[in-house]
Amino acid sequence: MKNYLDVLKTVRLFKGIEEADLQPLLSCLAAKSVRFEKAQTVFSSGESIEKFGIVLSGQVQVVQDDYYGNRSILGKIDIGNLFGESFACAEMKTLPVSVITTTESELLFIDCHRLAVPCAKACGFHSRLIQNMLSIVSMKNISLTQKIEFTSKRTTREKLLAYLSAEAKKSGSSHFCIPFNRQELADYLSVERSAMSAELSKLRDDGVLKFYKNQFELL
Amino acid sequence: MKNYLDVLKTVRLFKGIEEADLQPLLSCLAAKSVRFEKAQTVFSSGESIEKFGIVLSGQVQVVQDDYYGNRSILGKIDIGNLFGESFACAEMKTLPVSVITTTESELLFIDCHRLAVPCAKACGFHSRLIQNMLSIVSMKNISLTQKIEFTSKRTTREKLLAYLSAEAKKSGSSHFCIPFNRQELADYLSVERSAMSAELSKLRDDGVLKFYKNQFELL
DNA sequence: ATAAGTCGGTTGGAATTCCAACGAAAGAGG
DNA sequence: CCTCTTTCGTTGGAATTCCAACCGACTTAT
Repeated sequence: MKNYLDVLKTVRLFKGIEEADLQPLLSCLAAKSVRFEKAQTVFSSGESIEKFGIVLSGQVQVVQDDYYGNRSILGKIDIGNLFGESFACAEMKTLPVSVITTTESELLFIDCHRLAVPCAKACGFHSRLIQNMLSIVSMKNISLTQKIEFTSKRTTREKLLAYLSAEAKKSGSSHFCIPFNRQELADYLSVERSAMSAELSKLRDDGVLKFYKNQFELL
Repeated sequence: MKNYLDVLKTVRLFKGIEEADLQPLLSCLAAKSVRFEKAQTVFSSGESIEKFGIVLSGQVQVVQDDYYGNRSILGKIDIGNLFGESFACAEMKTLPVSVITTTESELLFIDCHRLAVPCAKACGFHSRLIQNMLSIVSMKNISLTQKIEFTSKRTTREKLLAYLSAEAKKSGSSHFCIPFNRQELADYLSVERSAMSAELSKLRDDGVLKFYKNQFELL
């Protein structure tokens, strides 16, 4: 079995931890690696989880089935990323989503409580791990809140202006690039691509902004 | 100065901690209480914060100023609740929001790093505190994600069905109560109250659901 | 009892968005 | 050079939402 060191050192949860310390750390955390076939269920909605996962190879999907049984994909988790950490940390009694593999995958599981409780050997990584985990969940929190601020605006125009002015403010300049193409931006803001495109043109005609591809300038 | 014990024991961050242990815990965390006048700035956008706050008395607002200087209120934080914890835990370099008092307020500040790092006295509350903090941020995370799932639907009808079917699933029954009145539900789903009301009636006429006040039943 | 306020449903026209389709521009690959 | 693909702007009619206003049922205060 591979030890996936090359993957582990890119995982945000382990940021600031020396490569040589990773293996002892994992055994201290009682981390367990499990191989899954394609299209297997990793977590099933309704159950209660104490462990979260890290994708060492392959890919998993977080899916949700509604009241009528319609399944929708909430997200895809690629190599090096975490899944289920919010549910495990929040100590939910019943998981509202399922996690399934889309390909053959190697997944690493870590118990949430092991993170918080200092280990018997009093190893020095715990506070770093805790800070990393808090940071990961908090940053997700901030970006979700921001997205809601944009999408809760009433019109496409307002959503665009809210998003673009936030990007301008973040970059500290009226001239900035956005990390989306038009379709992705439309999906992010929950609007129609064509309607958004039209609105961008109108904003340009109104003298509110200029743009070329994904470069924008607020006037 | 009051010690606000009655408030502190209701704070989610301190859940599971004995009342008698609160004072030593706070000194261990180097928590500092500060009194603010009405309409004072607690955190200012652009700065970097390591501490988050707990409202012991009064109320604060989280506000955001956009590129054009328009201020919008992101939320009000009442007695016993936390503010700034996501930003402090995420170690943001520049705060995107400001926090201001709406009334004269007593605020308790706690350094985020003190939570993660075991104290010199090796007091036994840290792991509990850490779990509580992780739980608080994670639960916020989950509810934000869920709200986005609802609001990102295209039509009012779909938003309603997504929300209501989630409530039905959560309650484990086709008959359930919702914690909103019509206006609050409309605000939560980012739709017009009257349009939503009309759509609810249409759903009833279509035989999809029944409702009386805030009691609903999916058919 | 009356008045005032709140809450929720209804309605109609204005405004906006959705949808499908098309065309132009740019890039990839043969 | 040509073809295929992707991206993005445009357009027009259908569908939906927004907005303001109104009404009835209930509750609360005077």
